[in-house]
Amino acid sequence: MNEFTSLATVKRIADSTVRRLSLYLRFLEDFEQRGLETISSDELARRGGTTSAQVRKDLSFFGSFGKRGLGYSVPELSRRIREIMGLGREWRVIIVGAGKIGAALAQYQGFVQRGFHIVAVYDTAPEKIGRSWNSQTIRDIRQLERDAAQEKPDIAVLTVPSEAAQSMLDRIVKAGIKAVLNFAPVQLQAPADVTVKSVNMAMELESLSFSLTNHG
Amino acid sequence: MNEFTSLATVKRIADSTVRRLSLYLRFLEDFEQRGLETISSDELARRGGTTSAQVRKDLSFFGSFGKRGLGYSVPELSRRIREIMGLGREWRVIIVGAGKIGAALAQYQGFVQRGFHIVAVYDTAPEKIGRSWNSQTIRDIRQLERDAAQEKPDIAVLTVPSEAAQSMLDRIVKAGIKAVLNFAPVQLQAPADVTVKSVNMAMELESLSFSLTNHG
DNA sequence: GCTAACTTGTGAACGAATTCACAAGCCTCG
DNA sequence: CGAGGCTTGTGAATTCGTTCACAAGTTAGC
Repeated sequence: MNEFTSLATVKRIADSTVRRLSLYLRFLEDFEQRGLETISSDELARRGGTTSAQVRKDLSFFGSFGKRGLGYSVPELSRRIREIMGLGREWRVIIVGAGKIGAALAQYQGFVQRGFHIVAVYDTAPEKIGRSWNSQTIRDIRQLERDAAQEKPDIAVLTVPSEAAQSMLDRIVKAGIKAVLNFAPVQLQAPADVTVKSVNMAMELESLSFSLTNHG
Repeated sequence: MNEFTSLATVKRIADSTVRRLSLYLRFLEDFEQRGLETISSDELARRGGTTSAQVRKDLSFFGSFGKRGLGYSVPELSRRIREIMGLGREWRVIIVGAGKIGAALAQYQGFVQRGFHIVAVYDTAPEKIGRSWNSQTIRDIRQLERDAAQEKPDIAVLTVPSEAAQSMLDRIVKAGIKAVLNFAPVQLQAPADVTVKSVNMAMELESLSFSLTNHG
């Protein structure tokens, strides 16, 4: 495998690897801002709570970006990871469900900084529709399909109540969106070509309960 | 391994197993409400997007709760999992950081239903301190140590900006809290006897970006 | 009470992810 | 320019988690 290896030729990458890349990128951007030139796999590992072998293995799936004896060039590695992760472009994000969590997300600056632009917010409640919300007007969910055909959003963030989550996901899928971030504490079913990631706070809290109970 | 096996004697349980238990419990409670008596590992698996062997293996780490030829008693399995997960009691939760996410969490009813009671909310901003917030008055963060000594919270939910997260975690640890749910998009360092779970939305979005870019 | 149909519980086999360990390459200094 | 000190990249070994496959137990029907 060399630096020209294209991803299409590469076997399935583990989710854990992708998540760590995202983590490394955050450190690299931090180092970049502080003007550091190079970084070793060992330093990256220390920051990320992993091992240097793990860091090198993770990167090796995509090419070889370092210099033996020296380490990695901070700006270059940073650029390469952004490229691998598809962060070189802007992603069009819609938020479905204008509740508390939706509100918190819509106002979160971290998204825009990373190239995730919120292009629309939807809800079903008549009293919410039309209200302005952090430079977005809340739209009627009935517009979803029509809007999607035109505006071609890439990612949907699903922040509706559990009961509504599956049926709303079905609509999102039908509208042609291939990536969904779900905040409802339910297990969702979607076709194989649609990626669904879930953030389940209840599950995290219960994991904490488990570890407290069993001497974590 | 029999039904009296205590957890202390059991080897380390995989995080993935614990998370699935939490998932199974949700289905069981659903079945319980609908008055179903028994459930098979196969049905549980179908709901959870896994296999029946996985379900049985997960449960087998803690004992044997089913009846061959019949399946599991819904109320019993439900009770056993709650017991395993430590959900038989109430957990005292504090929220550190009264921003948008903190607000969304404080008002989220799902927590209370599962026995996670918010006993205090803290912030540093003078204009927020003293304000009332969903039956809680926002307290000065300087009270944290004193309050913790008295009120003995079990879990801290950390919803402060990234820059402040590590130093706030250090205070939480010093205050004797052994479980933390972190929402800041940074990797935190904590002693081994403190469990830290992180919810990192930026990372999830970047995983979606990766899968969209690489034909997920 | 015997047979047929089911479903659990669990060792064994398998597969995936992590860690080890070291050859190969790079830099510095004398 | 050669030696010494670093650090990468990667097969091999290991560890960890999942899936297989089947004996053993349960129920229902006849």
